[in-house]
Amino acid sequence: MHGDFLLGQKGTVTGKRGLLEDMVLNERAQLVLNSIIENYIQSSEPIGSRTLSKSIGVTLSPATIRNIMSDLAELGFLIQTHTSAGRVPTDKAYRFYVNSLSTPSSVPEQIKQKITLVSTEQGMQVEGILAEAVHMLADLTKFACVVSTPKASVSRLQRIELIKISEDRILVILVTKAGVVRDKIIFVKDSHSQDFLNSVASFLNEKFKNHSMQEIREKIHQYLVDDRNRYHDLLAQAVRLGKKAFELNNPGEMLIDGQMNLLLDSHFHKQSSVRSLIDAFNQKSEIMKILDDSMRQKGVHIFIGNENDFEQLQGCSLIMTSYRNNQNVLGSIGVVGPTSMDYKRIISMVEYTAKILSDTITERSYD
Amino acid sequence: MHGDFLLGQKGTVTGKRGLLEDMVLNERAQLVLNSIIENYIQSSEPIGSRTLSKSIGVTLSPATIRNIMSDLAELGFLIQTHTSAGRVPTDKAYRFYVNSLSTPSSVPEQIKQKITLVSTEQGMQVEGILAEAVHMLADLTKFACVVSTPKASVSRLQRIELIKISEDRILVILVTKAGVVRDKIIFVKDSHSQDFLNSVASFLNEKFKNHSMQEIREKIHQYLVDDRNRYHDLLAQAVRLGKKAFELNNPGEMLIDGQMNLLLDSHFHKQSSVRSLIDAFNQKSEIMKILDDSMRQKGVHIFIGNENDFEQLQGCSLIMTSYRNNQNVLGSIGVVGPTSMDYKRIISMVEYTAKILSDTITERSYD
DNA sequence: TATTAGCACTACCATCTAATGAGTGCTAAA
DNA sequence: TTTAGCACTCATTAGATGGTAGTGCTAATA
Repeated sequence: MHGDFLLGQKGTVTGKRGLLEDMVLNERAQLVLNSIIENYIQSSEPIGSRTLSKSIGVTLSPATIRNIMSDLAELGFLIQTHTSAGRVPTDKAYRFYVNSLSTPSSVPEQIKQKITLVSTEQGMQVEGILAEAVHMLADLTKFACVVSTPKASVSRLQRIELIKISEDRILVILVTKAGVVRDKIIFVKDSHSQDFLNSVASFLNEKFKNHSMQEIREKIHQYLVDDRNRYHDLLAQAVRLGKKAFELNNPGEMLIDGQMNLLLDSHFHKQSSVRSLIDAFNQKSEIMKILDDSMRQKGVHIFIGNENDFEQLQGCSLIMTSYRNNQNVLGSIGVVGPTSMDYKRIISMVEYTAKILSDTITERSYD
Repeated sequence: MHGDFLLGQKGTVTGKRGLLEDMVLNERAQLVLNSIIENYIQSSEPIGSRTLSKSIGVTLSPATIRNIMSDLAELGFLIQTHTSAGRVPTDKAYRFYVNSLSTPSSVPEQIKQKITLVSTEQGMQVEGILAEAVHMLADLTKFACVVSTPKASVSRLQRIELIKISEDRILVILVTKAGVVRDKIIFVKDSHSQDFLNSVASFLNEKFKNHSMQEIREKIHQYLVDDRNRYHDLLAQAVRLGKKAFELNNPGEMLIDGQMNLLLDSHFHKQSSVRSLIDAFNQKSEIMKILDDSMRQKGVHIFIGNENDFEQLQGCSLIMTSYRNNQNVLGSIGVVGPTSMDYKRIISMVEYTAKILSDTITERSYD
């Protein structure tokens, strides 16, 4: 069995066999594997021993490489599409590859300049900035990109306005510290004068400014649980209206851009899983979940193929990271592409874009 | 020459030849042409004389049909993809066909029910309603759909709010009669107190409520042209801020949905013009122009292939119509699909969707 | 005179075949 | 441990072939 020879030991583990997590590929195997992956990322074609023997730096004969490949296949890093075809990396291989990437390659200056352009336009709101960021990222990476809008629950209140629209409708405008303006209409039974609404608004502003939406909802709930008769009319009404106003009725949005890129991508064209991918984007919920996940973590988060146990995303990798203002993590942004994407390049772009996005939003924050 | 026989005369024109516009196809030729078009819309395959002879209602032998077809081809209504292939309708044929559609087929009840669902959700804003409408239309038609957001210039002011964000930034919120809320930030040199902003806002509200944005801009311009020193400080400031606040800096948005449908459509797959179509959507400007055009007209507006002289939309037809509230035409909504789409069906759907959209928005208007 | 049947011809299409070539696995030699 | 050599596999390609759906033309027919 060749397989054994590939495996070096990690740390002080001495046994020749062990759990796979404790195993490390020996240097040459690693070289071959990485070389296969990088070749495949470039060409999207199965890689053969002869091709590799030429492209690889070290002089290794095709036969030797065949042996190594055979072992790597046995360990689950490579598969063949058919008997006499070259090898293709598995998801496991990509994971290995990605983990072994230590220093993320930096974004070339030329690209950086393009990315900087987000912040130029002056009057633009946060949603506009997000849209532009995601559009740009899609344009650069040529894959589909997603960004989640700032979570309402963590954003802090800058100001609330109540505007009488008609006898039974009030327009609520919430301005958050992050610079997001949300508006919605609430329906009321009794008519209120605008003056009264102003009083209510200034009461709410005074009481809740700088608090997160989550906190505000909790406090209001508290008021309601307390005997409400203890309060005078204004307060009671304020609480009543506030409850409606701060109710979280939008579940967090997500902007998508560049879906088309996927359809034109050679990889996806070969696999015909396009249809289900589109469905995945239309449903949104599952991708949203992944975006949420990566919000809770520091740094770039990578999901490879089967790692996200969502059927329709098989064959896809997601590279996600969060963006923030100076106070909070607000949401996340990332790329959805084929598992065979150029991880180095994409990771650096996602990172850099998120950084620029964070800077821009911080600059716009109302503090 | 057979061609002559096909041509009947319109009205009292008696000459055997004349300008093409004055010509009318004789009944049988019309029947054949329409039949070809309808078959082709169904199958996306070139139609042959034998096939047609069977599917057509009247008994006409393939040979006869061949003669007619040959003549129609000569007149520019049909082309062949290659020598021994069936005939395919030209853009000219589609135009003829569309013009001959008198009574638009009504939308089946079953579909109607689906379309009605737009209006259910309560707190939803106009942009949300538009997004839902265009999504639904895309879903029903299986083509790409676009809708333009209400033109700022025609919408009438319901109310303006000025909110101090920081020393040099003011958040402007414009609520229009149509129920659209627009917010933007303006930058000022001198700091103003919120109280002062409130005065300015109530001045502007009093002065400009119910006026269209266009009118407001003109009036403000007038104030500025007049010797500004005649006015007291509040007014001068109000005008100054108002100018910035009402400046039209968003050029009118457009929502797109269902682009993916086009890629999956068999017609577009055969022609490989997909790439340029995508570009057309990304540029937006040209499609926006067409949307604007159809806003200015009553009823459904149809562009077929080469009629829109926009390179990238060759092979596409656009079916557009406007939507409105009880006061103004606000924008337009429509479908972008292959020239060989099922016009009857799509037209009725666009019409019905626009109607429902108009109703829903009217209902929401702040009057 | 308009319509139709008949026939020769065209070009696409699916199917088959054989040749090619890139790739593997195995074995024996270096 | 590495490598050269060889047999074998299988996808891909290029021709070749028959079938099919279509046309145009001509002559017969109603």
